[in-house]
Amino acid sequence: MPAPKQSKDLMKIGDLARRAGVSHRTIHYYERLGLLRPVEREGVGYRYFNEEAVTRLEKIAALKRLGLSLDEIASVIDLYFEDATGIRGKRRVLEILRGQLARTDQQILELKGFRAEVEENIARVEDLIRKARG
Amino acid sequence: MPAPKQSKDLMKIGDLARRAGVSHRTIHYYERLGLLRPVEREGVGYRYFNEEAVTRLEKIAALKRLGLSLDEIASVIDLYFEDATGIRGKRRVLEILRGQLARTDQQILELKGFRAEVEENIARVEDLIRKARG
DNA sequence: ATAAAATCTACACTTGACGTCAGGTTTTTC
DNA sequence: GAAAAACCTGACGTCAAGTGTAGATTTTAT
Repeated sequence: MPAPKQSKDLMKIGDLARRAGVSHRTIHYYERLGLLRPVEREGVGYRYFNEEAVTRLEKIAALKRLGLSLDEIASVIDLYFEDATGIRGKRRVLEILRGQLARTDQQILELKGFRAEVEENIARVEDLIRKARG
Repeated sequence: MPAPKQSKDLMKIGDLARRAGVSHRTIHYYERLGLLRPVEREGVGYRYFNEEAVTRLEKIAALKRLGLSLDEIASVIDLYFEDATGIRGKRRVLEILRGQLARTDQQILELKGFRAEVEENIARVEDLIRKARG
């Protein structure tokens, strides 16, 4: 009788799904895309995840809200969890991060422009209402 | 011999597509979703558009970049081109615009948070490189 | 020890936002 | 007036990001 596997703080897919607020099917899907992998799979069996998987899924959700595709996320997600080893890897990481920074700044700019437009429209409609009423 | 129809500054779908930088199929699709309609269709025939269609398509593209779905766009696009008539319509318009404003502010906030994180990561990696080199 | 719950793989289906293709009509150009 | 170009509709294809379902196995609870 070999010792049971989920030694310390490992959880199965159902718990991870609940904690991260996604379906277990989504987790399977993300695994296939290389976004996430179980810390181990005993035999031909169940996936076991650690705490990192939860924050990883949260990070994925955050990046999605910023408009990155799952493929793009796959290409950067490890930066948040692995220290790049080797100077070459680090330079590559830096490149990617700088690209992300530039895109983010661009997005912020666009949003600010849009915000101004929306405010203008609000003012215009408020004015119309005031005139119709007064 | 009835007078030809495209009297003044009307254009056909091909010209509109070129000017707005989308395909004609996209225009058909948008029409089906109620995002856009030709100013007229003579007989069983061609669609004719006016200048407004160009700016309308540009506005649609801008809203898409902000992450709105075509359905959501359909529900607000008219605000940019029709002056709401009747106080009830205007109040509704105001509601929608205020919702958009709030969402935009939220997005800007998130982006700023994200930006800060990216900068931290850049600093971290730069530090690693410096240490590895020095 | 057995039933219920959780998980596994694999394949099919869905939705949004188009693109492609086929077959037919209309306009434009030579 | 005939060929070429533009346009029409409708059906099907595609890609991303999942969701659903079936049938089998494993784990957990009683």
